Amino acid sequence: MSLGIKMPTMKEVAECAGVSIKTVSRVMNSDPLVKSSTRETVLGAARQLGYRPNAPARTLVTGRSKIIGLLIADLGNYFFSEIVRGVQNATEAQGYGVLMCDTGENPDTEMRCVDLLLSHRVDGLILSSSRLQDEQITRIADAATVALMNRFHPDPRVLTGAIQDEAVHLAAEHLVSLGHTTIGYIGGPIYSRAAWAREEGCKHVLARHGLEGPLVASGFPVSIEGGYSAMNWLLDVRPTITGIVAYNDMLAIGAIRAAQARGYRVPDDISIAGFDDIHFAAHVNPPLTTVSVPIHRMGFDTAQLLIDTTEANGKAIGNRCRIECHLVIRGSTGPCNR
Amino acid sequence: MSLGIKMPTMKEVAECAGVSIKTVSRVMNSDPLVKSSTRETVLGAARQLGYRPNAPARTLVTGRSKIIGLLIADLGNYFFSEIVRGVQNATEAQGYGVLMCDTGENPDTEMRCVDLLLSHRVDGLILSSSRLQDEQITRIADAATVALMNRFHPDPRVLTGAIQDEAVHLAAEHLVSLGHTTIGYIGGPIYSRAAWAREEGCKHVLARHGLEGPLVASGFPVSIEGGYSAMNWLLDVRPTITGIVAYNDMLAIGAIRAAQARGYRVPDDISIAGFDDIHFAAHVNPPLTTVSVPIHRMGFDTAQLLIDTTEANGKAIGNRCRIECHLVIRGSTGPCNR
DNA sequence: ATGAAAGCGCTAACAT
DNA sequence: ATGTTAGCGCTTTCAT
Repeated sequence: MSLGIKMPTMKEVAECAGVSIKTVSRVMNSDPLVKSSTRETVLGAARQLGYRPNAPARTLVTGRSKIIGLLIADLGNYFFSEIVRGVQNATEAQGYGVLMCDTGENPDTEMRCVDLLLSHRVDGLILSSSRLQDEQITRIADAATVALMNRFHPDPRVLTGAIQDEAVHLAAEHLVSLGHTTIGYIGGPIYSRAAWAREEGCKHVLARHGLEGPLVASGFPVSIEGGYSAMNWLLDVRPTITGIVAYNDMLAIGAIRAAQARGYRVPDDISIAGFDDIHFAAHVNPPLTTVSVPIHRMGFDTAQLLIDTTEANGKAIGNRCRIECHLVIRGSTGPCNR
Repeated sequence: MSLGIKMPTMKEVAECAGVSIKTVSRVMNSDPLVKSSTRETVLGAARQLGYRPNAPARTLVTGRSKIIGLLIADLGNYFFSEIVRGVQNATEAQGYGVLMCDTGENPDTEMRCVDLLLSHRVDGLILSSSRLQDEQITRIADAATVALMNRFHPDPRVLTGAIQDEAVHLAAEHLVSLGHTTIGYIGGPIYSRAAWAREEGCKHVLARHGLEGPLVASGFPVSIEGGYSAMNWLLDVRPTITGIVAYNDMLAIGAIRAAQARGYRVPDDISIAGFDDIHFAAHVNPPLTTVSVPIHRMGFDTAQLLIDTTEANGKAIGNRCRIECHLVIRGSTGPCNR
């Protein structure tokens, strides 16, 4: 039944090197208490046989897999792939592996993936843009150390990775300071907390300045095409609109194109601001004003915090990490001329 | 020492359900030979205790981990993140997990990652854009089933996932048919086989039409910025150039911007074609003519082939999969006017 | 239809 | 500085 290619074991290495199995184990774990001559012999035997430590066996006895589980909403989105890269870079440096799932924003898939990862006994679990409910997450936290990206959770065991939604106020303040008073907001994925948080953030800014809350276009796909449709909807409903804040850059880029297609000049007639500062933001026409988010760093820091926490084994080392976002003003926003 | 949160075991489930450990095992593996009443009891106990099968323990005895290892060159690149998504979708459907590493195009990192994945006893290994030598790959194939994306390997055990480099001829033929005779090529990552294969493909087309081989700009970073610099270099060296084929869309987009910055009109003065058809290709100005590659499908099919192969356990089921690319003509290429 | 015993490859605790 | 023993949680014979 065993079809996995047969690999040499510690026992075979031990026999080949003429030592006990435990000595091999010591060498493999860089225990300093082995004579360097025996170490050499063992290492030689291991190399000769093509030996590789059996991680699952080790996991079984130590209870630690050195694997981090990562749940991501949509890898096709640059925002998430950058997070993955950040997580990767942090884990790899510590000898950890990343077991990853793309949930496609679907809570059922997400739950199935959590089960899969937990079965593999991941040491920690990073949930980014999770669609699960607080209570479900609490239950997951019973089984593994959990870090949430972009979302807060009341359970103190749950680590809070970077949250950046609040930074949307930078974009909204910017438009207000340029004199815009009729402002629209293009929303993100429906039922997503991040989307909700950003929309609220935008509303608060307008309210603080005594302006009417933004006209909100929501329910559109989070893509360039979705932004295109959303912008058309906004212009149909409120033709006097002059400022747009979008949930992310993709939507903003689509919005720019829709405005241009209807003969509006950006930013002369309409100002549009995005969120994320993805790579292409600087290369569309006009270059996009947006909120720059250190995405890679978000992934890196969160993974680091998670690993530190699992390794600290109870010792408190803080349970959240902060990141700084800033506004990048490019060519898609300008003073209000109407 | 065990800091991994304690999880219930089969033994505990067995005790709770008042059956033997083996019966629990049978239920967990959907063995039809258990009375449905006992099955219900066991399932109930499992749910109540929050039991989850211990995959590492199972791996230890079966020799199969139900994990696929995936090595990727650069997740920040949309091409690769799409491949990952394809692999994900295929594996998830079969109950497999994906253990992933980003190698950053670095052979040393790549080798370290291979060791990590092999330690975890992945059932199969997908190497995309590997920088390793044929012989190193042969040695890896001794330890696990290997599938290569975008590269051929003489060892029949090594699976050949989709190869699309040859499709670059579509872009080159297109420019030639538009009357371009002085053609430049912007190369991909140095020492990469994919880059070499595409450059050769481009050369062959020109040679077949009796044209001089392309002027090649290589060694530039594979990014928009790199394409920008490469294009400036090409225009400095050969101002009469009218057609450009780029290794990928990012480079092509950078090239367009460099040409425009120097006052050339695209496509009136210079035609530029890319490769990949990434999401943004249709949304730059002018929209990019490029070779469309079914990236997601490449990942999906390769993973499928790999899983089928490991599960077939020796039975021959073919060792490569094919994909079709096609040219998408947009606004960045036009007839030669010089 | 269900159970008992052995063992997968490794590390932990205790020798020596 | 090195070896012995037990056992991690599961599946695999082989019984019953």
